[in-house]
Amino acid sequence: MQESIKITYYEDNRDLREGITFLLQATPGLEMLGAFGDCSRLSHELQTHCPDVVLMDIDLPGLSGIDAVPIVKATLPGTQVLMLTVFDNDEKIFQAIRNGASGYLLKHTPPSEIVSAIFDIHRGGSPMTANIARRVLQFFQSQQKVVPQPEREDYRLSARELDIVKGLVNGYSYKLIADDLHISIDTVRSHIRHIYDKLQVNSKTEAILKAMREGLV
Amino acid sequence: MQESIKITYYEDNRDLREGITFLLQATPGLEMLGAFGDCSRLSHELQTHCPDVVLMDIDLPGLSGIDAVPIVKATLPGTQVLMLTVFDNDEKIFQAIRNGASGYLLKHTPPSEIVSAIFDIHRGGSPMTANIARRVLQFFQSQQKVVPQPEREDYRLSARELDIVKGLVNGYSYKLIADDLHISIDTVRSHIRHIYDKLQVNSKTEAILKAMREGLV
DNA sequence: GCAAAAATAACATCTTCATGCGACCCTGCG
DNA sequence: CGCAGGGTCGCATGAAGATGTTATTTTTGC
Repeated sequence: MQESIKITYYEDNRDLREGITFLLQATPGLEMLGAFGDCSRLSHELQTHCPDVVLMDIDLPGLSGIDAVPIVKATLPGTQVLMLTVFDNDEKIFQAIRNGASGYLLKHTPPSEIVSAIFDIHRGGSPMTANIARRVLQFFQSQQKVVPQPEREDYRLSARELDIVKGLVNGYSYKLIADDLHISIDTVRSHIRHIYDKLQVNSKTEAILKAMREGLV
Repeated sequence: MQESIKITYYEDNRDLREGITFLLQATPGLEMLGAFGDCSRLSHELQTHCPDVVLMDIDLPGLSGIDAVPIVKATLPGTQVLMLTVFDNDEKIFQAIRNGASGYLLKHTPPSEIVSAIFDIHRGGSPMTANIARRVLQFFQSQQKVVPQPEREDYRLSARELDIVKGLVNGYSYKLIADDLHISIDTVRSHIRHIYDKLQVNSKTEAILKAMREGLV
């Protein structure tokens, strides 16, 4: 059989802390190594206990739970952090995730689900309250939409013209582009004309901006 | 009491389709409106049935389930799409989510969980297989890291200099910037000099590229 | 294989940009 | 008060870019 999942827990509310601790201690397969009211000795506790999973509240005195996450991940990269908090605003959620949390539960989650979430996170899952999961996906969607949205046209630039555009976007002068591609500066000029025609612009700057915005490079 | 959740289902494997259909039909609170082997009549079926939840396989003949998602969301924006598929590669997952799917289950998910996922997604949750959830979060983390990473320096550009930079990034010529800001072209030149000094560049192009990359605008 | 498109190149001319130098006004600060 | 820094402006010169015209050689599509 496999070892118990080792857990430490950070929560400033004493009643809640003791309640959850009691619950987890009573659960086979879980091993509660310590529960603390703040993160003042976080590093030390991490090194002493080497927990598999850290339960983390957000609103802690001193170092907040969100700021504690990167410390956990830096000290013990394999340790999973499960946020357990009352905050369900986007900012807190996303910041915790950015910082490396692998799960996010609200405190009203029933005890049985907290227990299964710990097993889940240890198995490689990412337990989240229903609402949280939805908001993460929505953020995901909104992030991604901006990129493929501008139905980018096909300006039918030739391969060589694209080389030139790349040079422009690198900030090169005509001379540098010419040297780079081993062609004469007049050839560069010639390509540039065609590019301007195709992109419907009439200056280097506009061409660069358009190329960048349309993702031609 | 509230109404049953109306469901349509797209899955090309007949046995699986009929199995799931049977399961869902037998579940109180769920109402199976139709199960189809492909999306050839998707729009019509959406308008006819107005489902609350659409279960969608990915590997369908003709239109793929991933491409079907945006159609569902465009036709019935309030309808939730739950992917139910064997594919667990990042590309497919992220594309489905980008397209608007609100949940993603692998086919090996036990039937009871599929049922609870449907209730979950209808309540505003986002049911995901453990692994999928983790990968979404990881993608989230990796995405976010790139943005605040380039510790952008403070180039101490004055307000006026920033106006000029904005003009440059808009693709304006000196003359246009001058007109825009109601100053002389020589003043623009003068500002440009200072900007070049501060940004450590020596051409319009470099200044624009640097300003864009460093997020000065 | 021929016509169209792409790639190469030259030369001229005008515009825009880069840069050096100097100047004046105003505001905040020691 | 005087001085630094920001904002304004002018002039001059050389470099870089934009544009018109023309032309040769390859590549490519039908």
